[in-house]
Amino acid sequence: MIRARFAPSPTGLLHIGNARMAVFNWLFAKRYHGTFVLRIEDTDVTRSEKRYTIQLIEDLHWLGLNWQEGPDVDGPYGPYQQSERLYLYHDICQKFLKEGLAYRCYCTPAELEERRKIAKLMGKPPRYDNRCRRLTDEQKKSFETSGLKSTVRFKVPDELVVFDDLIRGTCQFDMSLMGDFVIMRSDGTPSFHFAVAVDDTLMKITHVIRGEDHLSNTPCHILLFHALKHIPPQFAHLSLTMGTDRTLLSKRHGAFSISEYRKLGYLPEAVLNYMMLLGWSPKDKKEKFRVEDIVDTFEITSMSKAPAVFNQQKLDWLSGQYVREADLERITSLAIPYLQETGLIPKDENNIDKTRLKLVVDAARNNISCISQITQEADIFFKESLVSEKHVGFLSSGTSQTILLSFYSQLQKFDTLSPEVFKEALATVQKEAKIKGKELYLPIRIALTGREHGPELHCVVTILGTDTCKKRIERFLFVKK
RNA sequence: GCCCCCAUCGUCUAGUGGCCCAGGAUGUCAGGUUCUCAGCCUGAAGACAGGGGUUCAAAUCCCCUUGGGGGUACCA
Repeated sequence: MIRARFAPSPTGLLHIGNARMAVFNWLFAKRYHGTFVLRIEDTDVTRSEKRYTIQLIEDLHWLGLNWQEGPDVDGPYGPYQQSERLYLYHDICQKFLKEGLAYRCYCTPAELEERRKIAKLMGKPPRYDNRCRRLTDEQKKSFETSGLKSTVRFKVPDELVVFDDLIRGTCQFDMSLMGDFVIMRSDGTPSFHFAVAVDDTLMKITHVIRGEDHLSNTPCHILLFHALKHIPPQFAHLSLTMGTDRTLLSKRHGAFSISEYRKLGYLPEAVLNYMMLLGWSPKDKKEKFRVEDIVDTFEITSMSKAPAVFNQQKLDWLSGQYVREADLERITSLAIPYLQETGLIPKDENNIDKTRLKLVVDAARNNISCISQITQEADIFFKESLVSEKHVGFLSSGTSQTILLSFYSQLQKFDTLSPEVFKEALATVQKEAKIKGKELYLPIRIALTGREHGPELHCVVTILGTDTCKKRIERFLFVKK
């Protein structure tokens, strides 16, 4: 039985990079009908915040991920929050100490920092020199009585650690190059390495899928697994996601948090789809796909080893595809809050003309990539359009006036408009004015919407209706410069 | 500095020794859609980082160089 996990630390908002790790763990578990575990790594007390945990769970759910074990659903190997597992780490640490696998280190952070600096200056590796390994009983006693707090360090053996990575193949590290690392901080909380190894052991994790940034940590974890007398899980280190400047994706690259995308009205399935496209591609080369379409063929071993640059344009394209294909009812109800917020439609849902709204949304969705953009696209249907001075000038020209007049007189003939009626009317205008193409459409578009771009004119006209069209055209009849 | 990982169009990628003077997607550009468009259709330009090997044959295997990323913490 396969058990994968996503183990974020709640020190900030979940962004595309981390979320992608969650997605592939989830996908992998799903693929093999295994268990997906969510574990919150909140041992860094100063940086971890409860609200981030709450947000994280919400964001993951929004994306459509679900887990069988986690802090919110519990499970047989809980608790699933490291801050609640402190006693476990403590017990195991004591065991390590007793077995001589670890030892107390009394060096202060300041001392360590100083030594690192000096080592660096001398061109030597800035690693810990293991000095507290060889403390005499006397020295230990004197440190203890002086009240100096200690950390616990793991004795790193001088050996070659070799392991097979599902993505990168055989990897090996010479541990003689590494200093003894801290497993327990002086405040009694476990270090990341220790907590990870303990939890993955206790939670019976079979596959650790995580970022490449953990690749060089892996030998440390393997050593700990050995010390815990546990066979290490399989590892798969995914390449990282970067910004356009080829540095690790972070907040300063823009709105990359999942909740930000949700706020902007991206559809979760689009964001999910895009994340899966980073570092992986389906066999059939169809880039737009649902999870159900690809789970059965997903192979983690075929994932890209090279880091991928996050491309907002491609996300927007994909998202636009989803917006256009999605159920109109759904898109409409998603659009309502945005339209209300900008005051385009009433706050009271009962006062909204849903039938008309659906037409508006359907017309506007062609030109947007996320729902929040609907307000810029749809405002022409709800409020009197402002026409710029430049456009007024354009509308007052001879040809514009001819068209507007002709179109206006056509409007008099119809009580209700439809795309067909509009096309017919326009054909007449064209014949009368002997003008076609851009010169024909643009004056009408600008007079009606105040813009050069927008949804198809026949949609605009049909939705606005005869009266509104007439009123809006009237504003520009007989306008002189 | 030391250690590790990586390297195909601007970007995401296909490619696992001959189907490749490299395929798709996005983006860009051009044309079409009796208007516009971030929509739809058609088309164009656009890449195997460089140098050595191995082989009848290399984007694909090996080595070096270069470039990028990560690690080297009482962060995760």
